[in-house]
Amino acid sequence: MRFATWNVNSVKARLPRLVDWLADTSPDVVCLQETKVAEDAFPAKEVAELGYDTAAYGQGRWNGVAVLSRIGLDDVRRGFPGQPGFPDQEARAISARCGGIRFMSVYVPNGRTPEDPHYIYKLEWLAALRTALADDLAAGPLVVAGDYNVAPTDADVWDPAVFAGSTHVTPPERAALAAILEIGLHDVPARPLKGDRPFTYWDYRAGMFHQNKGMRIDLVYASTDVAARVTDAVVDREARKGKGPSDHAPIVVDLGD
DNA sequence: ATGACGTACGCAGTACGA
Repeated sequence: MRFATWNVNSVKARLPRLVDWLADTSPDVVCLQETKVAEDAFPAKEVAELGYDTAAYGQGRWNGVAVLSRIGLDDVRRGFPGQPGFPDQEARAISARCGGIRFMSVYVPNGRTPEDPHYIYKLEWLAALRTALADDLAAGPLVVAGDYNVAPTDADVWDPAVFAGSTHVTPPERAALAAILEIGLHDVPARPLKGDRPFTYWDYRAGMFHQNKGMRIDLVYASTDVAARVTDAVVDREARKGKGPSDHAPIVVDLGD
């Protein structure tokens, strides 16, 4: 089985690239984030032509997540029990069972700045996610993939000095990720196709991608049984190249039997 | 550098992102 996660930064704007990427990469399951469309506006017909069923959760202009699968898709859940809002619940998590594994696509709140109420929301959101995932883990194989908006270590940003005092690197955010792993999930490390670190995000501005000034903020967390099946995991930086890319690259994971 | 670039909304300029 091959699965992937990708923050597409608008599925409408990225549709031509998404379709080409699906055809070239041929994943069985895909977790998408920042689709930025309501559920009924998701291009489900276009991906169905490539054999994918869609489960989408959207609210229009902001956020939006989806799971695509060509190996079956059932028991769809939009959001998770106890998911905090800001103040209303946002479309930041969706899960479905595909090929015997529950896949959750997550788009963790950004946090904006450590002084902003959105930062507290981010921490509360991650704590509530941990609680919900403990129940999901007890129910069977689990993959939680997406844009966590946290760089787990200083090595996961191109220059820690640049991010001092910013969100994405603070100890409470990193502790929230560690707490999620403590319930029995495993960080699936992806290898970079170029450079020494598996960055998944590069700002559009100032030639950051060209200079490989990136961040590792998109992550794949997997239950023990799934993690043991991983044969390869890569950051597909090719998808970040060229005209009209997302600012995030996909992570592609291969599982053996 | 209150910057850059890109997206949505909507038709100018604002909000947001990490």
